[in-house]
Amino acid sequence: MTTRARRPQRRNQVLSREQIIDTAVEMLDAGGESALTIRALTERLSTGSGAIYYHVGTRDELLDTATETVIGAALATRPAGTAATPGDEIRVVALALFDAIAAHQWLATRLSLQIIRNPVGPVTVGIFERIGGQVGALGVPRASWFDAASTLVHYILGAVSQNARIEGDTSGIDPSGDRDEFFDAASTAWQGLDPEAYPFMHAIVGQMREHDDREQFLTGIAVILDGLTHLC
Amino acid sequence: MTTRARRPQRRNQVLSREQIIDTAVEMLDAGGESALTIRALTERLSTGSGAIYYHVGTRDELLDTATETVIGAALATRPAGTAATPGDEIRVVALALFDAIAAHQWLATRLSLQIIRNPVGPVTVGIFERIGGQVGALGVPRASWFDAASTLVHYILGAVSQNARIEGDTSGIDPSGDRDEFFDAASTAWQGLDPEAYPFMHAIVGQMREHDDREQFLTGIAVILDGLTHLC
DNA sequence: CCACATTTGGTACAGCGATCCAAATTAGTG
DNA sequence: CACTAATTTGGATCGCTGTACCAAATGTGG
Repeated sequence: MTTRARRPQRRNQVLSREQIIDTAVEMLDAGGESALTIRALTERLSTGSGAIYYHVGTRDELLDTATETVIGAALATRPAGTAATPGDEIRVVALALFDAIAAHQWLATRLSLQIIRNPVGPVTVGIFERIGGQVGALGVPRASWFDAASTLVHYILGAVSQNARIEGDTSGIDPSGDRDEFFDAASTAWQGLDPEAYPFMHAIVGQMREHDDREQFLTGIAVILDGLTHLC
Repeated sequence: MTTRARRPQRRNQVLSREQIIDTAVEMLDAGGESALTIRALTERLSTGSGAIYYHVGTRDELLDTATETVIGAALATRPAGTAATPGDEIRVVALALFDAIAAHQWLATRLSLQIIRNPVGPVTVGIFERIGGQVGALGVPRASWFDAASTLVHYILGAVSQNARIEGDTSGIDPSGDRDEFFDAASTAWQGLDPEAYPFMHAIVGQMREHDDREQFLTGIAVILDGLTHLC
């Protein structure tokens, strides 16, 4: 119907899959999952949607690929120095995952999706292999390897996801504030709760204000590693 | 412009907030998060979008409300019998959450979102209060209450989210199959992995096939409860 | 130079959440 | 009972989305 005006010249440098993924990650980091639209992506890359779909498929596949890229990089982290205990290995990977989600908050929900939907994908398998590979050296008997690995993975991914912060507006609480302000606001709000109905929250509101996320995360890992040594 | 033909008579039974939420939960259970569209909801309730927005606000708020409803019900679960140890209390709530997510898989991602975005909401606070309220009776010293509660909550929510199954198509693996088929397919796929690169996955593929989700979940809780007793 | 496969930019379409508003209903007041 | 104000409803509309599709532009091998 419409007379196609065939004007625009091609880009001189061909579009690559990596380039698209990197740009997608940047946009996700900057504005959360809702900021990654195909249209915004095509505009940013000065191309059309056809090229995107040709290289990376649908938006959902692009999100999966972005997740794989970031998680894969985190999983490649190794302890510095020469002699690392299995505990060291686990702590290093766990912290790498922690930092990855801190840097890319959109991972919190995407990671769950990926693990639920694709237990054979590189993300699920990679995490499991990397963490589980240490439990033998920890002294866990072979029959309990799967249980031990599951416990660690569940805790690590749970903690890491729940520590992601502020995608969107945190409904009511100070929006774009940074980490300390966030915890201040949260603990203040906790203090406002009915002490009769929420005695525990009142008991810990002070610790909430002073605590350090990473230290608390490592404490949890220490608790589990300790508990694992008693696995029959 | 268009001459508004004002024909249709009113519904005899007024629309209620609960009715909308219940219907929303049904639709979410049946088809996952993507199945809950405002349009489908209005059609199912034979109403218009105005009524929905009047009663429950935006789609996002409706999802939050649905989450609160389901989680709130799960948190109300109490141990049967008279004398329950703190360990019993924790196991009962944990299993209630486990079953809630098994029955409503869409919760897996929604729960993360809610905890991240709204640390003052009834979901976050409710879970924390319910679980944390037990750690004192467990013998954990007061100074470690927050750490202990965090560890438990992180593990429980992590495990529970990662055990949700099959929203959508599980990419490649048998789609609408039930639980056993799912694990069979997954473990078979794991077996196909390169044994050099994934020695751990090969070592546990047998346990994977035979394991029981709920038992494994409880094993993890036992490990943590054990570890918590050694918290300084 | 040509034929063919690859890669691109852009259009079109169906569907979405949300806003808005006039009409329909109910509740309140005298 | 009548009349008004507040509540509640259904639907039209808007701007935006993902993506299927296509013709043109580019690269490639003979």
